[in-house]
This record gives sequence, structure tokens and C-alpha cells, in this order.
Amino acid sequence: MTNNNFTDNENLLRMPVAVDLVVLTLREDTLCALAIRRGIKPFKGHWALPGGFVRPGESLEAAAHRELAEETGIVAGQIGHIEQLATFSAPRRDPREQIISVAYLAFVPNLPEPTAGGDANDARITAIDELMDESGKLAFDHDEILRVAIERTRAKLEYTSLATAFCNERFTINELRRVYEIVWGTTLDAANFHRKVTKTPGFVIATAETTRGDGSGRPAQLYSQGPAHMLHPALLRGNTQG
Amino acid sequence: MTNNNFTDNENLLRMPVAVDLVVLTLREDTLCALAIRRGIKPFKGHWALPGGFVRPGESLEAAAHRELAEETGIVAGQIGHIEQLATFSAPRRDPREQIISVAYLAFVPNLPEPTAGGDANDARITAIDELMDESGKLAFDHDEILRVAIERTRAKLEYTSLATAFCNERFTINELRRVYEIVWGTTLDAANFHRKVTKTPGFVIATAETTRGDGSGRPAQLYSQGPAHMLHPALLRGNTQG
DNA sequence: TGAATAGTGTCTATGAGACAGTATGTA
DNA sequence: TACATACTGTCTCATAGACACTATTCA
Repeated sequence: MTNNNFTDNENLLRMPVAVDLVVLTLREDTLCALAIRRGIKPFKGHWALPGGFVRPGESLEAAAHRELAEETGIVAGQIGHIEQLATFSAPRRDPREQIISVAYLAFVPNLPEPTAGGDANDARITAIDELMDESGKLAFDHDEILRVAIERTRAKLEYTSLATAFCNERFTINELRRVYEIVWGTTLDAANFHRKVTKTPGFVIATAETTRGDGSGRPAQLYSQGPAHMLHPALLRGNTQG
Repeated sequence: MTNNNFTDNENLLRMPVAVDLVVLTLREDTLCALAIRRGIKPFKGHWALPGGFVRPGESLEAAAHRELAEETGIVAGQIGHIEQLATFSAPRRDPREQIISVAYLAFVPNLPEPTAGGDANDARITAIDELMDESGKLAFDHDEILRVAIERTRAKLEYTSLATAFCNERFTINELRRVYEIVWGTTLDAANFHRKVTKTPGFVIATAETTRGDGSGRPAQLYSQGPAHMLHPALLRGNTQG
């Protein structure tokens, strides 16, 4: 199937196709991203987003999952949500040749310390504030990819139910509120948030369970993710403030 | 710069990189997309989205603009807005070999009848209802690309000021309202819409001009696009109904 | 009992939607 | 004047935000 109709066109540019992953999780009240230390050139020894090249016959989604498993040990079942973010292919973004990179954005609850593998010497969960505090900290144009990812994440929490992708299967309303507060960097009124979330159709479903009274305070109702993907009405930033 | 670090890796897949364009415009109260009739194999003679292959050293954006000009005669100055939509690269989306296609979404006001060129035998502005009424009408996976484009367009009108990208430089509030009505397929209350748009900071700017009294009715104030990109508050679908 | 966290009630301000009414042009 | 389209006023209802209050646990 390769090299049949195109062989007469010597001008046709073929590029290696990479997938890069922004894997976000919450850890100790901080929004964190998964970063690997590159074990191969170029940018060997630098921090970068996990990722790698697409193989023949492989879909982009499959490549994203494979690279994530290879470089960090995270498998599909641990991923709360994954979506295509954007595609980057500036002619000089890679010093070797023009490479097209399709970035994916994933949310993972309770990410365990990753185990490096593949082309990665090390894999760490790092606060995004630290990764973004100066440009050039990440290899290639991964600073830019991370920036776009955070922007998308903040926007999507407003009008989708994706905040639940950062939570375990069972979660309390206050845990869900912490997701919003951490991602947006705001504080929200707990009372109004509670009412809004439980009244938005399909957002969360109350289960029969509550948390164990763990030392002090009233046990909290446990909820699971509802069927809604889009929220009506949306949970807008700048509202529900405390 | 080509074939230096990679020549030792025989397994590295290189793909031709295409850009495909969904160019939307309003014509006779209908949302329309630009389609070309393919002049080359595969799918020769079929309708498709305009697009083509990225050339060496060319950015995706540059390739999008070049293909649009080559195949339809539309130049950058006529484009109201353009953004990256999504990337498609299913292994069998092209019968020749695996090709990665980065789709772009553009809004154009008052699109003139396009002039076919390049690899296109014909270029037409066609109602999206007609293009989407049966699957398989468009070549490759262009049905799917168009579907994603329309979905994105409808969503973006809600929370961005992009509706103005379908209008001329000077427009009336009622012309802007027609954009929403046509794209969403709804009717909106003219009075409430007027108030909402003019009160949303940065959406539109009143000019000193009005329309000429063209036969009947009070002349309308002319507005130009404001500096805002995101709307606060948003113009939600299902509201402002008449 | 008090401390702590979960959850409800309720007041106020704002904005959406319905629709009546006013303004300004042409014939 | 009649008519058509542009625009404003105003009423009602829903929701956001503030914050006081009640509920349920543990020590």
C-alpha cells in the first residue's frame, strides 16, 4: 500500500508523526503534569512531555496510549479522560527535520509515581507552576503545548463535566470543588457550589454511601459521575466565589 | 537537515501531511461550505473539502492559505477568521497510504463565487444541509471533518465574538442576529438580542453611520467588531428565544 | 459539651425571556 | 397618513452570590 501513487511526485514531503501527551493530575492541592527526562537525542537529559513516533498502521490514539504505557507505566484503565489537543508542526520545532506532533490532553485521578521506560530516563509528576515558570524549561515547543493544554483545561471545566475525570470513581462534592479551585486558582463558595452541582442535571449521581467519619466532621455523601458531558447551565469562572 | 539522526531507524513511519479546509459562509440565509470537485485520483470527480499537501519548510497555516488561494481563489484578506480544527489520521482514511490531515476551519463574509484551480476541477459554495444529508457524499473522511467543524462553529458562537467573522466590516445588529439564527437553526427575539449584544462589553462598537433607508423601515445603526474575543456573559443557545 | 465538616434556607442583585410600546425612516 | 423596521421599557422568572443557619459526626 505504500509508495504506489505517490512515487512519481518527488516533491511530496513526508514527515515523521509524533504524539505528545499532557497528562494532568492533582497532587497535594496542586495541578501537576507528567514530565519525562529524555534518554535520547535531541534534548537528551532535558525534561519533556511524554510522547513518541506513530508506527505504521497505528492510529494517533493508539500511539498516545502506547507511548504513555511505555514511558510512564500508565495504562488505559487509569486514564480519566483523554482528548486530542492540537497539532504542532512549525518547520524548526525539531532540530532534526520538520516533525508533526499531535498533542493529546489527559486527566488522571490519583496518579501513582510513574515508572520510567522506553526513551525516558526518568518520569516525574511536577507542579505545572514549576514547569511553566520559565520558558525553555521543556524540550522542543513543549512549553507552548503545555500552555495550550492548561488553557483548554480551565475552559473545559466551565461547560463540561470533565472535572470528575480528576476524581476517583466515588467522590464527595467538596473533592469536586477542590478540583475547580485548584485548576482555576480560585476559591468557591462551598454552599453555592454544592447546590449548583447537585442541581445540574446529569452531572453527579448520589450513591448510597458516605465517607467514614474520619476524625471530625459530618460524613459526606459520595457521588459518582453522571451521564452528562455538557453542563446546562455551565459553571462559570468568576461566579460562585467565596 | 533531513535524514541525519533518523536514517538508522528503518521503522520510522513518515506520512504525507495534508491540510483540509472547512470554509463556511452565509448565503441566502443558509450556512454554506466551500467544496471542490477533485481533478485527480483518488476520488477523482467526487466532491471534497479544499486542501492539499504541506510543502517542505511550510507551516500548516501557510499551507492552508496557499491551498485556499490555489483551489478557490480566496486570499487571506477575505477570510474573517481561521483556526485549527482537529487532526485526522486513521490508517485507512486515504486508500493510497496513511496520510495525516490537519483540518482548518474558516469563516468568510460574503464569499464570492469561487474560481477553481490547482487540483480542483470545480469549486462551489454548497449548503451544509446538502453536503451532510447523506454520508459518503464527500471524499475521504471529509463528512466527518465537516461534522466536527459545524459542531465547533455552533459551540463557538456561544462564548466567543466569532459571529462577527461572518459579517462585513460594518454590520447591523439584525445582520448579526441572522448569523446566530442561521448557524443555530433557531429564531431569536430581536429586542432581547439587541440589548444583550450592545451591553456585552467589547462585542460590538457603534459607528457614526446608519444604513440608508432602503424602501421601508427605520435605518439601522451600523456597528463594527469590538476588541473582545470571549463573551462575558455568553450568548447561550436555548435562551433569547422568540 | 465543643470542634469540625456537610449541607440547607433565604435574601438580594442580575440577567433572560416575553412582549408592549416608542422612534424613525419610506411611500 | 399608513406601514415597516429599529430600538427601548418593563414585567416576570430563574439563577448567582453572600452568608446565616442547621445537621451529623468524633472526642
